[in-house]
Amino acid sequence: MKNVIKSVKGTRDFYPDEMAKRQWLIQKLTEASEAFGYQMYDGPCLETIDLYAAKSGEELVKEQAFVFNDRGGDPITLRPELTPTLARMVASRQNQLTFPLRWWAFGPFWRYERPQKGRTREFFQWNVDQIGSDSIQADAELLAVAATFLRNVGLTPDQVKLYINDRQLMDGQLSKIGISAEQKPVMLHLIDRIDKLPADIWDEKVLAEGLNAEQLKAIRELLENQELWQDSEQMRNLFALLEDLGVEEYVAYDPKIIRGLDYYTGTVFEAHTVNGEFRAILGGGHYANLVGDVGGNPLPGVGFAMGDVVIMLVLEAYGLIPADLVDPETLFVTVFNEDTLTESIRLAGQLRAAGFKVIQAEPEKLAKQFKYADRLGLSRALVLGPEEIEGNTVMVKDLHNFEQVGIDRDKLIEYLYQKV
RNA sequence: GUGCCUGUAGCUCAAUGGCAGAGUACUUCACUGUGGAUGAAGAUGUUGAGGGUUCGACCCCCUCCAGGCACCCCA
Repeated sequence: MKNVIKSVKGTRDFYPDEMAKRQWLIQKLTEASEAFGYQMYDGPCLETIDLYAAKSGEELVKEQAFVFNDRGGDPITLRPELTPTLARMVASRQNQLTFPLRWWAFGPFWRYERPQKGRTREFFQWNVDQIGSDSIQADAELLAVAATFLRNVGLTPDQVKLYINDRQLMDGQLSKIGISAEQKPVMLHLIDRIDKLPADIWDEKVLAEGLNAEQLKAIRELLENQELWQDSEQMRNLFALLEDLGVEEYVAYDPKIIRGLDYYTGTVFEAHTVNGEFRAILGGGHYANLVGDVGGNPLPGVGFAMGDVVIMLVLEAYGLIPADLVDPETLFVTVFNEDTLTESIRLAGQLRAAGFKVIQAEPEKLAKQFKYADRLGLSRALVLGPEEIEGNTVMVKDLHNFEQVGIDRDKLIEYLYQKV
């Protein structure tokens, strides 16, 4: 590969086959969103840095956002996440909107990170939020949207699950163990990372925070307790609702789920493969105050985000992405030779007028034309040679079983409709 | 941003410091009215880029670029 200009690090080209996969993904998440009455929205990809500056101290913005000066010298940010944009949009029409809002979005985001598997610098993200309701029912509904999506793409409950926890529950449990308010943020962060660190290292870090051996033991027991949710009325209600919603197979309690983002205040959840092979597929939770930072009145909500990269890796691994490059129902009209080209082009036109998708071949060896159609994954090819023209018929060939039949020209469209 | 690993034909990978190869895919033909097989022939590379050491570098050294693993962070 000589002197081909390179693409930007961490970006991806979407050739037609990848683009078809992206379109398929969009279709699936659109269906899941709309099944619960969520409305699509979007904001700009460019934002002022001020929008994110409100959330000061967050690495996501300070370290990982693309920031540049526009030609007027003003700092511009390529959005690294949608939540601040959503907050601004809600705040600026807070008195006109009908709450609770059920909104969803899909679009590109950028983060200046070290690319690796499942993580790129430019990615697409599905965002779903319900804003203005503080009930546990809203949390359950968001989980059901996510579960519905997982089910619709063909992932089974033994392949992926939504792992759920409650920050308030954990907060109370940490208090019981005697962990101070000052120690809690660090401890929550450590709990979030427990599966990433070797056991002895993790213990060291916990003790370094001033906890004694007894407290360490208590925390480890806490994190092994899969029934901890029974201690929380909220969690009990949530799991009951999830059962009512018919998604109980896709959810599980996990006391180790914390989430990195500080603004989550209640339910938090992440989707993972059950075998733990990939990064988190999606993540979200309940927040108490979405719009306060951008000048609105406090509004609670619950939402989640799913990146396109990991979910596609997972779907690829489980063989769930349809492979068709071109709609297999697209018809392929061959050309016998230069003399019959006109007839073929006219036939193709008539078929398009009747609502079919039609690819028109060029005059070359029929073998090459069939090979081309086969490689595009098409189902049917039409042959219009001298014999067919003479007899006013068209040969319809099934590209999967190699069978072909001659059909009268005036019955052709009806025949093709029946076969679809 | 930190540490480590990798980079050879479209793809998967070979090649003790000594003429860059195989499989597969591709093109053409056997098959001038038919694509999944078979056989024959053909084409394909600045060995990621640039520098250095050497008589000689895919191989050793340096820098950069890209990808991957772990951290950080997170979708």
